[in-house]
Amino acid sequence: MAVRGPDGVTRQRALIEASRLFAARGYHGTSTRDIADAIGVRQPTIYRHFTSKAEILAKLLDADLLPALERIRSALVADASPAARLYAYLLVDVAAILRLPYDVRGLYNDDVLELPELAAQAAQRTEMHQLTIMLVEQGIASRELHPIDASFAQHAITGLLLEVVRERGASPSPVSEVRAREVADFVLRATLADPTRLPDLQQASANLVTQWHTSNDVTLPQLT
Amino acid sequence: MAVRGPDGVTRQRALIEASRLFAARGYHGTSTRDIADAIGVRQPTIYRHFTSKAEILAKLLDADLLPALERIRSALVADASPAARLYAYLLVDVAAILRLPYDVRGLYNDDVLELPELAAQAAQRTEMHQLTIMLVEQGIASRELHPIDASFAQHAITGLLLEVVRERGASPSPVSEVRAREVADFVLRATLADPTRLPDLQQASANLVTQWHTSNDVTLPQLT
DNA sequence: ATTATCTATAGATCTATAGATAATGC
DNA sequence: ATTATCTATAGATCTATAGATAATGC
Repeated sequence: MAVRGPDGVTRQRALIEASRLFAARGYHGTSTRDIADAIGVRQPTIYRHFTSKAEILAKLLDADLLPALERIRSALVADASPAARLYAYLLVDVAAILRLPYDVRGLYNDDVLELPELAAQAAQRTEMHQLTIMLVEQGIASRELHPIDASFAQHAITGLLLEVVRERGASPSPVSEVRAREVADFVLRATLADPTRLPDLQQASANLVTQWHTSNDVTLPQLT
Repeated sequence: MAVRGPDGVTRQRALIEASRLFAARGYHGTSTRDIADAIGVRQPTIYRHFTSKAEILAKLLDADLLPALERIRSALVADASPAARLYAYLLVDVAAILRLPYDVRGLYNDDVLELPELAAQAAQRTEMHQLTIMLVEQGIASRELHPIDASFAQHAITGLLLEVVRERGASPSPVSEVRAREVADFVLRATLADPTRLPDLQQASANLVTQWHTSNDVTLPQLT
């Protein structure tokens, strides 16, 4: 007993297994003992790596939200038309979600984001939503998009992304170009003033996506 | 103390308050004492009305799922084109969700549907999804809809409906024609082979919706 | 007479801390 | 010498049952 893993490994494994347990049984339905059992240590060992159970959840949320915020910020200022930036953003975001090393299905429930210990993460999520609304509003202002309710569009996008998360399940899936494109096509067909422009957007966004991949502006999610 | 309410009232109030607590803190984060406190009785009194905590959740899910299943079944066999039936279904479904007497936000998390006591409800939900896929496939077969992946379309619809639920929040909102139409328009713009047909569908679906309202086939959600 | 409520409580958790022990790093 | 692990445990829950009491229905 008391075999020590290399530095940081127990912590990483705890985060990954916690994310799966939170997805399967919920944050409140998962005990620190469950997490410890899943990685083969005793329950109090968890507290050597995290000050509380809520901190585990906070770290998981940060690992997802902070890169997502960077992606939407990049999309707001990139050099292309608003609709092309929205399209590229959706492609990149879905790809990033499919690649996440842990299971995010349990992280975005209301019950969890209302914990007082997670106020910072709740604020980040609110900011995400506001930036998404801004991107849609840019598209409406440029007349590329229908004059739909931008807040409704944000909800629709959020709902689609959460479903991608749910469908993906526990493990990172081989990044499916297909799924990313389905989401981006679905949203832009529904919102474009002139849906026949879709092929143009696919073209314009391809450049953006490669730009983002080669720059460091848009980072891949990492556990910290 | 020990004031007895009229028949069934404590039970109804328990269901409503439980739904709010489940939404705010999650099923596992809500204790039977929390529910009892919310309705002003002592904790064991809950067990006069329900055999277990899981049964409360089961009743709430049934009250939402059973009418929803009837709605999608009606949509599958109604007398109109598949796209018109899909459009009408979305209108009616969103309206029903907005009218629900309780808070459904906490009911459809994975952690909750995986409880062994809720196997029946999980199966109902699976059936809902399959019937939704069938409706979309009818639309594709009739060439009204793009040949998209029907399973992806089902996920998109599910994601949108869940966002409507989240946005609505705890209390029944005055039924917003607007929101229902936004959802239906969004889905059909994204899926129609020829989006210019949207006004036709709005017309055709209006008849269906009034038919459903006057028949007893499509019941409104009720707590049992 | 029936049944909804109450008080009391058993037994099983669950989070987090205290302090001992064993493994690693210098 | 430091630090990751362990054992042990305090104190606070939480679900559900047993049995007493009070309100309603006939």
